[in-house]
Amino acid sequence: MRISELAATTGVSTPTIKWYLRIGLLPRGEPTARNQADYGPAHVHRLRLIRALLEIGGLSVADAQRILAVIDDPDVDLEQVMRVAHGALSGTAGTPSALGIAAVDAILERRDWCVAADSPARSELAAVLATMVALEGTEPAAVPPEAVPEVARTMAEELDPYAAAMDEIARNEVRSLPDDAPRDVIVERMIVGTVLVDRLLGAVRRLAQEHWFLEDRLGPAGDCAS
Amino acid sequence: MRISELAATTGVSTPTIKWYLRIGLLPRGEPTARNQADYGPAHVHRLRLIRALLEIGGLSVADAQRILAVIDDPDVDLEQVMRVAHGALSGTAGTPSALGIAAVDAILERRDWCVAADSPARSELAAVLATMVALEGTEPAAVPPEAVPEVARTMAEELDPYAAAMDEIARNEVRSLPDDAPRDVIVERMIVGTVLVDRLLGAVRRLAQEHWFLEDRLGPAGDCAS
DNA sequence: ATTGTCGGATAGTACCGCTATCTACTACCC
DNA sequence: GGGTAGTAGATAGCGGTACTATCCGACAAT
Repeated sequence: MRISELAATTGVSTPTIKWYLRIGLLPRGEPTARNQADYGPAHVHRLRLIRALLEIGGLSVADAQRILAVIDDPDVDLEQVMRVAHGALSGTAGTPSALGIAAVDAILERRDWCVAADSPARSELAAVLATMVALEGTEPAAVPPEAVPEVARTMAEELDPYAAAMDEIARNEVRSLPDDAPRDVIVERMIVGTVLVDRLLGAVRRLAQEHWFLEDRLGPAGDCAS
Repeated sequence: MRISELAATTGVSTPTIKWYLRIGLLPRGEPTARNQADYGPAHVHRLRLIRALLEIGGLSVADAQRILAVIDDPDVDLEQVMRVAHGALSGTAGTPSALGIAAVDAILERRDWCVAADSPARSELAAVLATMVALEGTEPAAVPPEAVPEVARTMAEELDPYAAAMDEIARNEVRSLPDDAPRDVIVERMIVGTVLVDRLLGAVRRLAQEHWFLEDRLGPAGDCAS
């Protein structure tokens, strides 16, 4: 398969593919002549994965590079794979407030979750919570230090429905990871199950929001009969 | 309050605030002289909301503008508010495949959800599902048309845990919307509850993933005692 | 009166994700 | 074997986005 065929099957333009080759996102094809190379099904699949991460997952090219690098390196263990995937999804949080951090700790404690201290998700959640508190009116920094644990515990209680739902989902996801499959398969399922399912869940939640919102406002009049 | 004070309180640089003023993201202050204007708590709050949408929510400035426009316009009803918020979160999907669309329909039918045909979340979910199918190996376009309903129903079954979890969450969110509060309050809660909670859920899910993954691999050895 | 800050505006910057174009070469069809 | 179309590889450029730097003519504080 030559480059134009690769472009036609995947819907990615030839110059873009060349660019991906140049920056190392896509491995080079097997050269058959000085100006010809052969691409196989693996290239098609890789290209689809790249586009999925960029278009659906909304990742930057740099994040995609990091992810593909750990996919390709057989020495990277699965924990590291998850860490890189999580890092790509968690925005670069700045300086999370003490209240945000305490709230995250309270959630973890309540749920009995064990999570590394420097997990990307931790600081992201702390930042999100601090922002939400700030938008409610109270500056997170203005909460007196002795009141922080109590406030954090209250927040953790309020957020417990979310945590419980994600607990259930994540447990199933981890359980359904194949154990005996080759590394490539497992790693790719982890990436897809992290990055794409993130978008999937968001979209499903918005669908549910729309349904319940309409039902709440229009009454449960016959389903979908507007 | 003058502009530099506003900058100091919110942590946003003065030139950036000026830029937000110019593009209409932030309303202008009350002019007290030809070269002086007065900003109040409302400006601080608005600026915090802007930064939350951009930094935490990851929205573009254009999306933030659209959202703030519907916040400010009292003639826009709440359904429209939700639609704009959902539109900002749903990436610009291209041409969703028939299989993706059918799978979304199957999920909606299974859950008895009623959702507008042109909802942003619909096409996004269709695109996500089609991409996931493609990454599994089968081209969505290659599924024979007569097999589409069956495959879609199977997918809907597999995704039902996700849908059930989001059903529960979204119902609680809609129920907990204050009914008697002034429009501004309700609208802002809807925006925050859509955009920021999206990130919150993602972060919480990643925390849960990390916990269960570690427990799965290291065994349920004493909590957090590594 | 001097110094510093302000509002307002214009122009410029840094980065990101491609895209256009060039050259040297080769496969393929008549 | 001649003509055309396509290919690898590389460099430079483009269009969009989110700011940032700088300037100017007020004004306010001291």
